[in-house]
Amino acid sequence: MKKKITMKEIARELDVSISTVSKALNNSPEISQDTIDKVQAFAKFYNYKPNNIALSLKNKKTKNIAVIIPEIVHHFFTLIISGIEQKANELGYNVIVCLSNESFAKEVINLETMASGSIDGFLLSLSKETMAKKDFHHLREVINQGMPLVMFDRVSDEIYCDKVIIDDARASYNTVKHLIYSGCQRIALLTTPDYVSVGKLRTLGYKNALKDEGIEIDENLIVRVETVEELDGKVKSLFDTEKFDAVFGVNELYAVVAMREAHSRGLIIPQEMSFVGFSDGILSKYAYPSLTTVVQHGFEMGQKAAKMLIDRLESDHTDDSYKMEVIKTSILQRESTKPV
Amino acid sequence: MKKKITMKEIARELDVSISTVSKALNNSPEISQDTIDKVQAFAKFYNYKPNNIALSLKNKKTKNIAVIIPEIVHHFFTLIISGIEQKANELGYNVIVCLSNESFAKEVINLETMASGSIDGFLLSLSKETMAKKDFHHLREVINQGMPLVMFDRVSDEIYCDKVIIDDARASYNTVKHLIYSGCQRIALLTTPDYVSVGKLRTLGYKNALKDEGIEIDENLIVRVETVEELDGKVKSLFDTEKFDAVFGVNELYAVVAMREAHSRGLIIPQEMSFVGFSDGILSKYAYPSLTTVVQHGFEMGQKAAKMLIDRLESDHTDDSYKMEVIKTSILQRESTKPV
DNA sequence: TTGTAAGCGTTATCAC
DNA sequence: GTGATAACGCTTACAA
Repeated sequence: MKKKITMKEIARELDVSISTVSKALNNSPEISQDTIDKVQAFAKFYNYKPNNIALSLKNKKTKNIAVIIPEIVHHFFTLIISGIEQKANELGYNVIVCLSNESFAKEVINLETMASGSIDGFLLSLSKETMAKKDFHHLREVINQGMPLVMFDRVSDEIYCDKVIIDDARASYNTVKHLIYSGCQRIALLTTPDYVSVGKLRTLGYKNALKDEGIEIDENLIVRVETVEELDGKVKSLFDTEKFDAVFGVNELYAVVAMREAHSRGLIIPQEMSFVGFSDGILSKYAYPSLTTVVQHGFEMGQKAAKMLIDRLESDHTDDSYKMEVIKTSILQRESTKPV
Repeated sequence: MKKKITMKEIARELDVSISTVSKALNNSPEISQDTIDKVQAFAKFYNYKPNNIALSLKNKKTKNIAVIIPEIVHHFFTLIISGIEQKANELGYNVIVCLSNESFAKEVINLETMASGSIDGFLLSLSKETMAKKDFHHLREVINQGMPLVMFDRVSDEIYCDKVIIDDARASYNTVKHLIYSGCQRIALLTTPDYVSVGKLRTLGYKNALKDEGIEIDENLIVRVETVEELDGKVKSLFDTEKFDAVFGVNELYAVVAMREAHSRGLIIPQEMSFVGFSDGILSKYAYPSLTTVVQHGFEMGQKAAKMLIDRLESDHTDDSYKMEVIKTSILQRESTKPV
């Protein structure tokens, strides 16, 4: 078992000083070619690798960034992480993933432990609990310490920082119009409580589209689902009590569950009822019939967010204006809706 | 913007030495209660947090562990990560997630960059390419450096280290028997090429079950799928050319895609054809009809693996015997198979 | 061309 | 009870 070797050892073995070794390894012009060769050969032979921790301490930068997300068992977040990872690696950074599990407390802990030197900056999507509480002191704190923060997807206006979002209201608006143009008139909405920023915006887009098309908004058709546990029940009671010809879910799960319910009630899709979901994931793709969805381009979102953070990390002048990037969405027409 | 404060600053402000501050913060009995109170109050007020990097350098341990997985956009891996994260956090460790994207080269790079001080140990599931190449020098190298490695799910006999696996052969064996007892006779298998260890074992279990039940193995019913791209085509041609009454997929995607094909050919499920998949994810749960699957308990696998690694990190005596933990699977009977 | 020394933030040893 | 000093592994003025 050959332990990791340090500059100190190289110096001792080669009978030169540590700084000579350091310079030689960095090809400093100060050092003679002879010494450089000797040192580098030795280093290579013993598979010398500089110690990242020591470098971090010296340089006051770790080349690590932290991503704090509410949940990882979620296709959209998983795509975002892939995007972040890809871009960060490309730019020489490692990614530390932290899960808040939708908990405010865990989000705070994650932020605090990471902020103590482990990373250079944060990428964060708010937990539900944090959004409900509207308590953002932990975010302000890291920002005040001079640590860059980029928020994505689930963001807050109350925090002044770089952001990457989906244009949820518009995406939703377009989707509902799409349904209307395909011949639907009574469109049910399966959404989240309003404290979830994206749910709120998608609800807004839904309402605006109806308004603009002169369709009256029927609050009975708007179902707010808090947790997956209550999803089935709420969907069933919607089918029991209301009449409608389309369902728009603010995520793919909601739409797919509604579609199953329709299926089991013998409805023909999309002729008798259409379905659209948000966030194109495997569920949508492999549902039967396959689900028309709003594609959110999570991978791109991750890339953009990572790029934004790293740009800020590597620009020296502290720019105090913040950027907000909006990722375009698109509708992927599949089998669950009628062609327009 | 109040920058992070260090012990040095506290010492200067309070007019004591740095070592006094250090001891006071650690409640050393050497220090007078007075000083302790003073220092701690000051530290609290300025929100002092010890710098992790400095601690890592000093203690030669980072309290970070790296997980290297082939893909994150995959429910099973995502569950494993959640389990790892939960357990690691509980035991005071952070998790750095690295994606190999099924590439040998990226796996090597991940290992190398992480091994240079950033982490205390590895959790790894092999990339497909690595399994195909059977080149494990990078793993041997980190092990030789004295860095603990725990492999999970996609493991190799050639590497001597702790492992956590599913008993794939047995799980598969049981599943096929389950199908047979439910009345199926000709069971098609959708599997991976043999270099994917889990695919190979599941194929083995399938064959053994048939043998033990006196059913002849028909190689035409065994379809090996390398990538998702070729999945659809291979499934279609299976349906075109063979007769069978059940499909067993070595993952949920394979099973669901086959089920869709059956659906679109008007087959009645499960009366005319049964379906079972491996790895219970959202696809299985929300498929129509819902898919009977082998539950792999990824979360537990993650927890076990993390626990194993951290146990090794924190035990002083270098135990040179390695543990292999097998996670039990179970069959979750849903709508896609007939009751036994 | 090479070496010395200080410093990054912390802890541990040893003196005072 | 308190403080100097060395050490972790590395870089970088500054000296020699």
